[in-house]
Parts: sequence; structure tokens; C-alpha cells
Amino acid sequence: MEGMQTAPMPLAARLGAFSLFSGLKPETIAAFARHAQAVMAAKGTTLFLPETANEKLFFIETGWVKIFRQTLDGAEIVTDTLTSSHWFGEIGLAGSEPLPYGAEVIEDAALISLPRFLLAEEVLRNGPFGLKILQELTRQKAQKDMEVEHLAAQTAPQRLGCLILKLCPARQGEASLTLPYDKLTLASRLGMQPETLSRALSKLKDATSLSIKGHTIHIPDIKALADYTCGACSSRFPCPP
Amino acid sequence: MEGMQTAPMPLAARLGAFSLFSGLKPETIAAFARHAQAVMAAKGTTLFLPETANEKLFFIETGWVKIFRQTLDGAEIVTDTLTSSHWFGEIGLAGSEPLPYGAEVIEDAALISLPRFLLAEEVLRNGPFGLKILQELTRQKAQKDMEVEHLAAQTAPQRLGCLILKLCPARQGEASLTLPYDKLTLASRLGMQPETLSRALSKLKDATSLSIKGHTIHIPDIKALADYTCGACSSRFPCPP
DNA sequence: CGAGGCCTTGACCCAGCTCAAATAAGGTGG
DNA sequence: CCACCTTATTTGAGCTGGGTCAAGGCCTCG
Repeated sequence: MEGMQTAPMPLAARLGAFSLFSGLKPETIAAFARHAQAVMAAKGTTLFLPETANEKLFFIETGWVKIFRQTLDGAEIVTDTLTSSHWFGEIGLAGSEPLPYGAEVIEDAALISLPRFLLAEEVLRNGPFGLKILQELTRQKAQKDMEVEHLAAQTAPQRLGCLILKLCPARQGEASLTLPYDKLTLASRLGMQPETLSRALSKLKDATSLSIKGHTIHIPDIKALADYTCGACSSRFPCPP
Repeated sequence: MEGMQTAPMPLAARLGAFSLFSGLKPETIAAFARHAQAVMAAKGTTLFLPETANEKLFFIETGWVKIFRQTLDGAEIVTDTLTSSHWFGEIGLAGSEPLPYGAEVIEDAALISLPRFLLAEEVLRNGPFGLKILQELTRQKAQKDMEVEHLAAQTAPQRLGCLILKLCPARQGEASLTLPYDKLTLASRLGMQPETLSRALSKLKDATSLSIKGHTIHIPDIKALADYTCGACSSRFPCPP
């Protein structure tokens, strides 16, 4: 745990790049960095399992991670897929309370882990930081709410279209993009079977004239896709993050 | 806004009864109470509509309130139903940012409203309070996650059984309870049509031998109901709150 | 070139939706 | 207290989105 041991300077800079930490004093971030750990994890790596001790937060620099739950009778449900600039783990949990979900790397990822007590302690002494995290949690909660709404109100092709729009680099006109991670995970993320995903994709193709080659999607008219997708949702097209 | 005007003392005591405020100094609660407003609202009252300015938090003393969203094509989705000791509204939103959901009283309710900036300011100066709210939000987020899981993994009768178990006063043996609010709302809360709710109820009757007279339900064997309901869920019977 | 994993297709089935109607339940004026 | 109206809730019948099961394709890597 010496200062020099693992070149902590770059870690502090990398942590500082996350918006959650903007506004913190450099020495605070440096203190975080001393407890931080850089993690390079290949696709398939389990970061932690549901209901097991995990006192870390993970900050994603690159790659993709899925958050999943398991029902008693064995089904797995992917409740989220996260990538660059996202983070996960629960600051607001006491000591070693386990999380109800697990996390697995689904595309090779670079992560930074941080013990959650560090942030909890910073909240105790730094009110504005607490408010910032609170705002972030509020956003996350709103996101989950949207998820509930989607499952209740949208059809399978619409949910797929919604996710494609979220991956889409442009807001209008045309665009191309590559579906990240495999379609089995994608299907579970959207609350449907892989077969249904496949059929949803071809339905979308018919309805909004987008074209698909393997994992690459070309959208000739983003607005047309949004029209098809967003009617059964409470939020108009460029959704909040 | 004089001190004597609306007998503020009882309001402070009533606010103090909410666990969110346990641990606050009496003078802080008293300061909150000076901005608080007691609201008696009859069934049917709209507290606020989606996407409209609302800078208040509401604390429920008695009655029921539904939280709902509206899709662009007109469907309404009830994402939550709340009662005594619950609160709603978003502390972590800036000034007059509107909420993506609305709130309506569905059983005559006694509420206390509080401007959200009050709590946000208290978080700024009181770290432990910030952490407490953070923990509460974490709990709420976990709740939403369960909701997603339920919609993705449970059948209609199972979702109904799950909600009945949540209303159930006992953890084992037998119990009786009354369904609050009307079945139309209940159906929407469970993400199904009223017809489906009705049929789900009779399916539950067959499967777990519970009996129903009007809005009163008698459960002869809570464990049997839990066995039927909780298999397709990640959490064993006495679910976390 | 072959094996295995991923993805798509086809055939069939079922939970839950829709539409239509019949019944309860609650509330009102007489 | 009753007849009447209005709003809930249940029932029936038929339809359909999405799930399940079982084959193929196809792409990748050894």
C-alpha cells in the first residue's frame, strides 16, 4: 500500500474524468485513488454474484457490463447494460450488505473499483457531494421507472427500436451503428426471448426501412424510427439520459 | 405566514413521525414545519400532473395515492401506489424541473407537503441527513428493480399474489385483508387489464385456496400463497420493504 | 475442413388482450 | 325503503403477441 507501488497518479486522473467526481477537490480524488483498483476484465468475467458480499463500486472506462438478477426457479433477468462513463454498485448500503443483483463483463472492459465506504464517508463530511450523488440516484430511479413503463406499454419491436435509438449517435437524418454484445444478452435486456428479438428486428426492418448486416445497423431515417417506437412511451424522442 | 396562523406545532410533530426525519434536531423539523402545509384530499384529487411544475414533496399520513405516467398515445400506467408513512416527489431535482409522473389521491388522504428546496438545502449543510436520504433512494431504486423483474418474470396471478402478500399483516399461518382502492387502478398497478385481474383472482383462488368476498380476502395458508407466487422472483417470501 | 456456438426460421401453443354483454354494487331522488 | 341510474366488476368468445420446441443456417476458430 505504499504511494509508489502501483503508480496511483494516473488512477486519480482517470477517476477525475467521471462526472460524479467533478467538483471534488483534487486531494479528495487523490485520496480515493489510493484505495482504487484498476481492473481489466475480459468478456465473461463475473465481477460479483447476486446476494454475495461486495463492498465495491465500479466505474466503467471502456467495454460493457451487464447487471442481472436470478429468480429462485433459475431464470436470469438482465436489468441493465452499462458502458463508458457509467458506474454501478450501491453507495447507500451499510457495511457488507449484499446487493440483490450481480454484474458480469459482456465486452472486454477497463474498470476502476472503489470501496463504497469511501464515498459514503465523503458524503457525511461533504454536503454538496451528497446532493450530487442524490441527483444521480434520482436520475437512475427515473430511468428504472422508464423501464417499467416500457415493459408495460411497449411491444417487443418498439422496445428494440427504443434501445437502438439510445445507441444512435445522431438525433436526426441517417445513422449507422453496431450492436454491442451478443443478441442473447440483448434479448434478456429487453425482456424477451432471443427468437422474439430476431423477429422484432425483421419487423422493425419492414416498418422503418432500416437495414441490418450482422451486427451493423443502418438507419436511413431516424425520425421514422422514433415515430414507430416512441408513441407508446411517455417521453418524446430524444429521451433524457 | 405568522407563527400563530395555522397552529404549526402539531405539524412539526406530525412531520417528526416520518422515519426520514428521525435523527434531525427538533429545531430543524420546526423550521421545515413553518413551510409545510397540511392537505386533506378526497379520492379523485389530482396532486400534480406529469410534466407540470411541482416543487413539493408529499408525506402521506393516511389514505392512498397513485403515481402514474401517460404515454403519448394516451395510455396511463400506474407505476406505484403509496400509503401511510410513504412519501413522494424528488429531492434531487433542480428548481422547477417538472417530474415525469403525476400523482392522484385514490383513497381519501391526509398529506403534508413540503417544498423540496428545504430538504435539498438541509442535505447541503447536514451530511448525515444526505446519507440517510441517499439510503432511502437506494431502497426505492431497488424497489423499482424488483418491479422490472416482476414484469419480466412473473405471470399475472403471481404478480397479484405478490401484491397481496405485501398487503398481508402476517408472515405465516392465516390472515385476512381488504384490498384498498378500486380494481381498475389495481390492474394498472400490476401491469394488466382489469379483465385479466379478475381472472387472475379466480386462478389464485383455485391455486392457493384463498377466498374472496367483495374487497375482503381471506388467506388460509400464507405459506402456500408464497410458494405459488415467489418462485419466479429473486427474493424469498418476506420481501424487503 | 469440421465442431460448436450463435442466430434465424418454422410450427404450434398459450397467457393475456380486446370487444361485447351480463351482473353486481353504490348512490340518489322520491 | 324502493325504483332507477351510474359506475364497478365479472364472464364469455375470439384473437394475437410472444413463448416454446425443433430444425436448419452461418460464422468462427482450431
